[in-house]
Amino acid sequence: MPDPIRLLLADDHRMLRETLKRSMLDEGFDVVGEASDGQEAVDLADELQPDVILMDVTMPEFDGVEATRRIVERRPEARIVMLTMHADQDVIASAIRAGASGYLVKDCSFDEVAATVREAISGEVSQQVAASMLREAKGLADDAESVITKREIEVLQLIADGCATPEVAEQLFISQKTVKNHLASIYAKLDARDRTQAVLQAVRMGIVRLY
Amino acid sequence: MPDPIRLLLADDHRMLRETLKRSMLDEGFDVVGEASDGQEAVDLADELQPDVILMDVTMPEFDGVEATRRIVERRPEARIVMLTMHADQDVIASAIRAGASGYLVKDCSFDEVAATVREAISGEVSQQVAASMLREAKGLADDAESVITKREIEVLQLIADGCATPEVAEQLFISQKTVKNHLASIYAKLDARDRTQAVLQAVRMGIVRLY
DNA sequence: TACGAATTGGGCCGCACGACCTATGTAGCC
DNA sequence: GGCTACATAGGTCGTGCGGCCCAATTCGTA
Repeated sequence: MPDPIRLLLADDHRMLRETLKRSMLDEGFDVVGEASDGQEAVDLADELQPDVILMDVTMPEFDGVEATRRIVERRPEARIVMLTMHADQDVIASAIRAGASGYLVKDCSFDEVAATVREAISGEVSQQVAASMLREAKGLADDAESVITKREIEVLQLIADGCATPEVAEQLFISQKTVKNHLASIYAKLDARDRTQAVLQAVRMGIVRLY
Repeated sequence: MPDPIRLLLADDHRMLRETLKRSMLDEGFDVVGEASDGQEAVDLADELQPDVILMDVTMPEFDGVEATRRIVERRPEARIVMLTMHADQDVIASAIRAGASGYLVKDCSFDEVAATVREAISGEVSQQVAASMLREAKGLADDAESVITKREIEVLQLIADGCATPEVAEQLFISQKTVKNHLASIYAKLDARDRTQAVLQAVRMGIVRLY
C-alpha cells in the first residue's frame, strides 16, 4: 500500500471540518491539519506541506480563492480542491486562475470528494473543472470582464455589513461619487442592476462574507 | 446497552449529510433516513418515526422551522435539533416556538452535536436554548414583533431572486404600493433600513433562499 | 515610453425608494 | 359584536440611487 495522501482541511465551519475529517480518515486519507480561515490555511500549508488542500471558498480573513493564490505562489506544486455552496461559473474560473486543481459543490457526495482529491494528486481534473476551463479557453469575456478589484470588494463588503453610500465613503475616506462609480463598475461585472443583487451575487461567489 | 437512538438527518447539502451520517454511525447512533428539503423531512419523519431529527434551518421547499412546526403538529413527542450557519436570536426563538428541542450552530464541534442529540432525548435543553428561552420569557418584544408573515416572505424571496418593486408586484398580482408597504413592515421587523439589509438578514435567518 | 487598468472625482438627470399617514376589506378569535 | 392582525391601496415628500457623460492621477507592464 502506498503512503496515505496527506490532507489539509480549510473550512470555517467546525462541524463540517470535523465530520469531513472523520470520513476522510475512514477512507484512508491522512488529515494532517485543519484551518478555519484563509490566513490559517496559508500558514498551515506552509508548515505542513500537505499533498492536497480541501478548501472552502467562503472563509474569514481572506477567502479560499485568495488563499489558493498565495499558497500556489509559494508552492506551485500544491494541489488544492475548492469547495463551495453554489456552482458559480465565475468562482470556478477564479479558482482555476488562482491555481486550484479541482472544484466541488457542497451538494456532491462524499465519494466524489474522495475521488476528486485522488484525481488532484494524479493530475486529472474533474469534468466540472474541465468544462469550465473549456469555457474559459473559448474566451467567454464573461470572466475576463468580471475581475472584481480589491477596492470593489471593500465597497461590497461594507454594503453587506449594512453601510449606505455615505457611510461606505466615510469608511474608505473617499467621496460618495467614487463609491457610486465603484458600484456601477461592480454592477457591470456581476451582471447586477442594484446593490441588493450585487451583494447577493458576491455572497454566492464567496467574495463577501455574511456575518 | 440500550437501543441506539434513531436519527433522521435533514440538510440540503449532501456532503454534510453524508459525512455527518458516517460520524453519527461511528458514535453509535442509528441514522434511519436522510432528507434534502423540508417536505422530505416531514414525510420521512412521518414514515420513519425517528427518535431525533437533526434539521438544518435553510432548506428548499420550506425551511427547517416550518418543517419543525408541521412535524411537531402531528407528533408533539418528536425531538428536533435545529442546525444553522449563524447564531441568530430570532431564528432560535422561532425554532423553539415551532417546537424544537435543541439548537446548534454549524461552527460547533461534533461532540456538541452528539451531546445535544442525547440531551434532546433526555429532555434537557442546551445552554443556548435555555438562554434564548429566558430572553423570551423576559418578554423581549424583539421577537414577538418579528413574526414575518407568509406574504412578507414571498416579497423577500422575489427580491432575493432579483426582482425590483414593479416585478414583485406583477408576480404577486398586487400594486407596487402594497409591495412597498410589505417592505416597510419587513424593515421594522428585521431591523433593516433598506431591501439590501432586509434580504441579507433574511438569508442569515434562513427564511429566504439564495439560488 | 506609451498603453491600459485601477482609483479617484465631477455634473446632470430621472426615477425608485423609504418615511409617514390614512383607509378599507377580510379573516380569526375571545 | 368587537378586537387584532393581515393584506390591500392611496398620497406626499425628500433623497438616495443608478445611468451616462467626462477627467485626473497613479500604477504595472508591454
